[in-house]
Amino acid sequence: MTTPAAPRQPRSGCPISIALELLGDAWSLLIVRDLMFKGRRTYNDFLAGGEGIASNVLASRLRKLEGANIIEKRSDPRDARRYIYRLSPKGIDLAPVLVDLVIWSARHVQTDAPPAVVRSMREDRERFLADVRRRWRTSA
Amino acid sequence: MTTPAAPRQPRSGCPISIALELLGDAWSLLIVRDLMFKGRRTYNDFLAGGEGIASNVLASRLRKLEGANIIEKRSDPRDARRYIYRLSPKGIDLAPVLVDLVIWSARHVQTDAPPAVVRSMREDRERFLADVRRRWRTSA
DNA sequence: CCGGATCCGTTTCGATACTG
DNA sequence: CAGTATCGAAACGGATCCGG
Repeated sequence: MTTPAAPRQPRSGCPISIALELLGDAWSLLIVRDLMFKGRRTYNDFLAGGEGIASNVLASRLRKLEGANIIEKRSDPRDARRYIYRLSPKGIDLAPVLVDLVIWSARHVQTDAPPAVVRSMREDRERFLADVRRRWRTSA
Repeated sequence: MTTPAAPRQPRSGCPISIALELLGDAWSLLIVRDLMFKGRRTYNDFLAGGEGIASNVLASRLRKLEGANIIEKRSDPRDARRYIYRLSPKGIDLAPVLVDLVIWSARHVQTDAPPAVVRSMREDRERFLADVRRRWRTSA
């Protein structure tokens, strides 16, 4: 007799567990990175500039991130058929995580990250984060 | 006509992209967390204490993490049938990422993280990280 | 018991074609 | 431009089995 498909039990209240429920996949944090560091903000930006995400998967991740209030979507005032995605306050607060991920990668796997940027992240972390946040705030 | 299955193209050299190739799934960072913070270190520890990972998936993740030199495996000197997993230097260097994830979760989603611990992570981050590393080093 | 491997139904992914 | 629709391939989750 076959089991009637139990739909993945909910996770514990452990903070990391909950965070990974939102971000624990191959693409979500890449979209956040695109928004935070690469100046990408439209569907086609992500599609072309990401590392080859499929369009259906992209749409699904954007929905999920928006549903979790990590990103916000609104239509471009200058072009009605275009939407602009933007990090929410909750989304920009992921900056420390991404910065640490860059530092870790630079140390342990070879990357194409400019050493000067990585050094600035590591040696002047608070200032780097403040800059990220300021750029985000002023680009409203 | 059907496409003959192109096997997932490699990713760019962007550090976050590369990191997520190793860690961008629902379980890998949970195993790292178990090792770093929860004192779990055997297969059955993860199986029972994790949030319900299936045994085949767990075995697959452990292989992947070991292959990436993030964890190390050796047999328990006191019980020949048991293996002990441990974070490598590369693995313990993920501590900042996990700490930031905890801080982010505590701020933006409700968790069961003890507020005192979170405050210590946030307000005395360097010291907290040094403690994590020291505990890891001395528990060799 | 411990650390997996195997089998199998279900779900998700990836690639591409198509649409408003 | 911003997504759906479709479909085969791969991964997952659960249960069970197995060598030491």
